[in-house]
Amino acid sequence: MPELPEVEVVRAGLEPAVTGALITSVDVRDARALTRHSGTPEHFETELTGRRIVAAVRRGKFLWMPLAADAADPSTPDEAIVTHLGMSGQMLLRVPGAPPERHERIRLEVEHPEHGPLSVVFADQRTFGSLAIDALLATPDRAAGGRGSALPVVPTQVAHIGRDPLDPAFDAAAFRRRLARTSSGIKRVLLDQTAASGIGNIYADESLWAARIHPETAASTLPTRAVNRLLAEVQAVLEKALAEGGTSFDAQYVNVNGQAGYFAHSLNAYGRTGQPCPRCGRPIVRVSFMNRSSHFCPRCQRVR
DNA sequence: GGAATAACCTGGATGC
DNA sequence: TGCATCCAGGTTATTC
Repeated sequence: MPELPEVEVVRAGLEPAVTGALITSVDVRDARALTRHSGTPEHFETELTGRRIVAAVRRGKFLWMPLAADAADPSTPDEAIVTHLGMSGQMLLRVPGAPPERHERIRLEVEHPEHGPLSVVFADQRTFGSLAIDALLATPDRAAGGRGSALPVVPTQVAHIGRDPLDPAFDAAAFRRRLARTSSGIKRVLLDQTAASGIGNIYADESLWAARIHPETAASTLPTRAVNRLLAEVQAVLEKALAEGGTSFDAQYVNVNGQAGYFAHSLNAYGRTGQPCPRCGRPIVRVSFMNRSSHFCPRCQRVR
């Protein structure tokens, strides 16, 4: 499932292909891919045609492509195409005229000043992902909105999302304060994108395993040392997954060229129910949690 | 206002 | 072989 590393791989793949590109046409093939867009599919198509993309930016699991207010001046974006991949969304780069992808929802035809014409395809099996045109707002801390652009702006739909742990402007002290005042289990807080973004079920399980913390430990009971260890493990897990191209279990996550990542081979807890813990040998257990699953080692990760 | 839960959705896996 | 059911999970609206 696309979490921070997977979305970052997609962003990095899109960046050289779309930065500076002019959108020449838009084809919305399935309106369900516009659930975050306030207008009609026709509005989406006509509003984007003729606009110039100035960057590919990411915060957490959100990806956006800022659009120049004036096609001749890329320094002043006022809106962006906001993308969330949901559970199965893909952003693919194809040559113009390429046959439709399975589950293709939206196709943008762009003209890049150096690379020429290109198709940017949004495909999504489970239709939890979506695209939208959204206004850009100034960031409250005046830091860059996300990775991929130095501009201190963020789409309105992303403004409520906290910075991710790999963001240079991530406020670790604020994250510690957030944990200190909530009685919820630590995994629930990790999945709350307003506390810290980019962490989903896979990397929450992996980070908690690495930090030896039980997922249901009340966040407020964690000592500062444990929170610092957890943050360090979150960052390490995300960095390692990013270096390995993300986690792919099936065809649900691929990069812009349709290739899978390798981090699934490095998982220690997630999806390893019944297999020995790599640290102590005790079988990894799976429990139901928030309509999904938690995987942990009952010996290494004990409830405090 | 904080916390917990349900709903949305599709296709592969599993069981009968 | 075919059908029914379960399961995966990110976000958000709703409920408590």
